[in-house]
Amino acid sequence: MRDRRCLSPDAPSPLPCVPPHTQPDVFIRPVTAGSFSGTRIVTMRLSRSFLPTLRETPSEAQIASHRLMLRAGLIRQTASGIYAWLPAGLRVLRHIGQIVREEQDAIGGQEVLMPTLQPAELWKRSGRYDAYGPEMLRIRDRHERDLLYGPTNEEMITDLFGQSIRSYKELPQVLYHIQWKFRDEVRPRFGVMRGREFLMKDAYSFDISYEAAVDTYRRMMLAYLRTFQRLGVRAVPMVADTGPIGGDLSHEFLILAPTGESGVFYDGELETLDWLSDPVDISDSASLDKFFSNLTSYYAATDEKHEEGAWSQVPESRRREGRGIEVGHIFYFGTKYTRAMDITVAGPDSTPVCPEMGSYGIGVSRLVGAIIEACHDEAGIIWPDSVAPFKAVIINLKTGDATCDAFCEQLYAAAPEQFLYDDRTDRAGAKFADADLMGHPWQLIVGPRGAKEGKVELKRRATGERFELSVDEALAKVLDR
RNA sequence: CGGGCAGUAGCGCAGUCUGGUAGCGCAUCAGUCUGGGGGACUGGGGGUCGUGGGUUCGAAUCCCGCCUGCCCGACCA
Repeated sequence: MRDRRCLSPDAPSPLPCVPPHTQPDVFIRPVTAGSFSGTRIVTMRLSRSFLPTLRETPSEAQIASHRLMLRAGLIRQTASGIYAWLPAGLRVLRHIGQIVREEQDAIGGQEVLMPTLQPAELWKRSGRYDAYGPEMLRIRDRHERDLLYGPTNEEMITDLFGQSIRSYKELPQVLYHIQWKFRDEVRPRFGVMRGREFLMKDAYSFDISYEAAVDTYRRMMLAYLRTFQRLGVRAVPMVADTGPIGGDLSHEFLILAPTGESGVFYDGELETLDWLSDPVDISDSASLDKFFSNLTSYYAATDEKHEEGAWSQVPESRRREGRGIEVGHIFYFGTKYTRAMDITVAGPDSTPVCPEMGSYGIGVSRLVGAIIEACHDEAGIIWPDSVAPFKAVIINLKTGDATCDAFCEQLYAAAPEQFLYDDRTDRAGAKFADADLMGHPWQLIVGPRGAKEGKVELKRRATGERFELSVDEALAKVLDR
């Protein structure tokens, strides 16, 4: 009770409170199955949960993903381009974050967490404080110190790196974090796809030479391909503008969707490649080179980099043309920041060397919208299994019926953390409509007739297939995926 | 930042032109009947009409300012 400064959100605080978004996204809290005596277990029973679905579309939402995210109770808008994430939406965000994390770790990435607020001084050192423009949200604290809400973290990570790394022997380093960013977009739109505040994974690499940086870049390329495949979407890497550096070391990853902001042209073969079972030895340069050469032999470019000559070489039946949503961007930029900020390590001959850097972003919150753009129908969202907020919804068609209730409880107890239990007393139609809207991969439908015979009806959201199964069979099918 | 549109109940909207007791559908609450694709009936609750000023006996409605949001374009993960 002595110091409640940061415990009472409304009280004027003598010290600035920690912005809520600097709290790490890393905790997935296991919910205990038991309950305290006398209290009710509140987990994901729909009758007790905060998953407010909307029957009608709020007038501000135009495109499918924005409409569906509001209707399915994933988000609520707080201000233009700024959203609160509700329980179901937050689960998706975490599932995406977790897959991203695993694939970054798999190529030797180390997770850190840098703050959202940064001192202006850091950006003055790189020269970007003046260069960045009005997209940067500038803040002044009570001591009249200039701060900014970070739109990206190159300066900060470079400074952090320079403080501790002294020798080429400590390279390479790949550091990443998943953190909220802010860019004061002139015109936020499309819900979370073009928000001002957004959750992003950004990774930064440090290498001793150009050759080593290229290997790192290629490893990251592979990690991205695997990440997007695991997320259940096809994000195609396209040659992107490299700016003043030149070379072929910048790629944007785009998900094909009619509402995309860029025009895209690519070889359809790219959609058939399987990166999860392709054995690439990421510790071997030659192996990485083979992988990269193979990948880049297929044509893929946004309209900005499109070349009719090369495009005409792609067999006509394989040409894919449309619009794409950018969900990732990888970039090699050499010594731009290490040089500007005078960060060096000792090289093999003991002379100081500015490390070669790259940065690699994935728009985590944007992906939620982008995935929905790619995965929905008239009735609602169709979540890929890997990111769905819940593996399945248990639909009790007759809440209050002893047999149905007991049956549903039995199902729910099998995986209370992965299931949503619709125990509301609403009519079947309303429950079906909400289930389709929220897009759970599976629906476990329990009605009086089936329950008596020990059968549950399993519906696959994506295909509409239905199966009459025993409890064990149904659980095996749902949980094995 | 230019151009356009809009703020009335939780959501979707009517009412504004022509000033006169603030409405409809859905949602919500109580009850009855229902019970496999947003069911029916009865009865309730909920709005200082974005905001500040002005005109008027009287303003959601007319006039002026401001704020907020959306759409189209130029710019970005």
